[in-house]
Amino acid sequence: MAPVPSGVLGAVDPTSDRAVFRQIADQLREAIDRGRFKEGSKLPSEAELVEHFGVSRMTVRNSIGVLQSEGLISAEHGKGVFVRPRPPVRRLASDRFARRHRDQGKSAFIVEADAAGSRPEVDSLEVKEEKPSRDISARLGSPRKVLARRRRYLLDGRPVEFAVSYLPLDLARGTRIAEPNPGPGGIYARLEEAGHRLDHFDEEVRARMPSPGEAKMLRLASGVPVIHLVRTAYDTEGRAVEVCDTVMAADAYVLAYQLPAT
Amino acid sequence: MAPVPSGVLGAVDPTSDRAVFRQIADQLREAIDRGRFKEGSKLPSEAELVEHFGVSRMTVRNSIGVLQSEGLISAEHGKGVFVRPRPPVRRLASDRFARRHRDQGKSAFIVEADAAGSRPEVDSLEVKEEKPSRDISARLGSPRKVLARRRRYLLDGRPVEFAVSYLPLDLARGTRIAEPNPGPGGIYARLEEAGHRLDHFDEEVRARMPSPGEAKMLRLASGVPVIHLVRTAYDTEGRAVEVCDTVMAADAYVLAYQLPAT
DNA sequence: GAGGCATACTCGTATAGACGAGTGGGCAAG
DNA sequence: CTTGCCCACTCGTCTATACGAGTATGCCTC
Repeated sequence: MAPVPSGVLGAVDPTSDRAVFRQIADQLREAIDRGRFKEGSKLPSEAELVEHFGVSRMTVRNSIGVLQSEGLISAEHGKGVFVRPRPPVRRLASDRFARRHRDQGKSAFIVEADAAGSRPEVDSLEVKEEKPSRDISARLGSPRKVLARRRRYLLDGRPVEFAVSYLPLDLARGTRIAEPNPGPGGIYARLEEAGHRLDHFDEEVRARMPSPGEAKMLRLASGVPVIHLVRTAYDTEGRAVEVCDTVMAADAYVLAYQLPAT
Repeated sequence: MAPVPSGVLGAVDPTSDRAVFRQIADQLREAIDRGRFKEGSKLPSEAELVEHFGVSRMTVRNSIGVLQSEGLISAEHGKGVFVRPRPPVRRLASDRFARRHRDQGKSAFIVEADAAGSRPEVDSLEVKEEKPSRDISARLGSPRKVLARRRRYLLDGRPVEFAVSYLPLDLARGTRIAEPNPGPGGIYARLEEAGHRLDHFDEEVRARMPSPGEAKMLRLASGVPVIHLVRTAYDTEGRAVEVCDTVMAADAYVLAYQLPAT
């Protein structure tokens, strides 16, 4: 068994006020912050840490759990514990739905990812009519049924976002919006073609820990929150024509907005 | 020892593929979701769950740890484990910095909280000159020194937000901006009085788990992420006149933005 | 050389036991 | 009645042990 690299980790004080597993977590955290353990590199194994600190394995695992829930490290069964690499971040600009970006043949996600040098994918495509939840219904002006478009976005094979668009059925039925591929410019282009000129979008941003289902769908390591974004699109007559409910891996995104000072 | 309320929790299958502690976590999660355990109410104690499921205490604690890191429950030493109440949420509208909101004598935070029926407080006031970090420096156009204004916001005694404003020293020195209380309308009003008419703000929004320091400062339960918001204020000449770096308890906020469709 | 297997190392799950420390209620002494 | 103590109950920390399961490596066989 390889020893812990000397000088990187010190000793613990069992008589200290601070719990031993917290002291170990502190030392590992500091070593990571200082770059003693680099991004993506392997930490000493549990057995090595047990040896080094002279504590039981559960104590070591406890300290590892602390850092996992902080999102600093992630354990991989059979391989080891690694410093979590910071994934490339996708920046969402506040003008991303501007009309001038809708001319292209490809969706905004694809265009943007290509430009950033990432390999984009979209899967889990499902388009179906359903009864809206109370919340969605209220946002859309209480339609009896809605068209729901579900899809998952991936970058370089990693799922980063899961989104569901809801549209009142009378706007969507019989148009390309009700088909898996809505065509160039996406559903917003189709809505405008149908005479629903878009006026503005309202976005609500929340952050929270993922449900187990969300964690699975986005393959999230523990300690990674999600950004929950609900966007409502309004046409020039003030009618809500679409609600998009999106859950994003928080470590893959930064949202950018511009606010007026007037 | 009180038994677990009958019918709420079933049994576990030790031969199942799914780990026992996950099965227990699943059952507790479902019971909470279904409202069998209400917000703020006490879950069965560890000892009771040990008895009910016929497993060891560490297994029960493990399952409790799962739900804690999901933000669903929080344990209180000596009292029990409780369903985490969802605190009242503060909504930040995208027009919150509009000029018309700066007429009042009180700060936006105070006015808003009063209107919502909460008791607002501001503490940790610190105003001092310092050398900017590389990031802040870049955003402000590389000033040698900046004025930093630190403060923490509380609602009904609960800390919800910690913010630091940075301003180039030449804009702030010798004005009320350099004093703890910048006067009615806040520092933006003072900047405009000094001839720096504000044009717009850029906001960057991220979500992540808190550092230990942040968790302490905001008294965050485990499983509560933070929203990290960096706002840059620009005057009509395009100069960055302030950067505000804010860390918010994610369970206390929802951010609202309006995006143009043009 | 290629394939497959054994093995060592990794983390995951679970048990049993012990003591510490925070909380709150009840009881006894004043 | 009030005060203060004790105790029961709660979660927190830690040890020691065992076995399971995923991964990688190297050797052995073909």
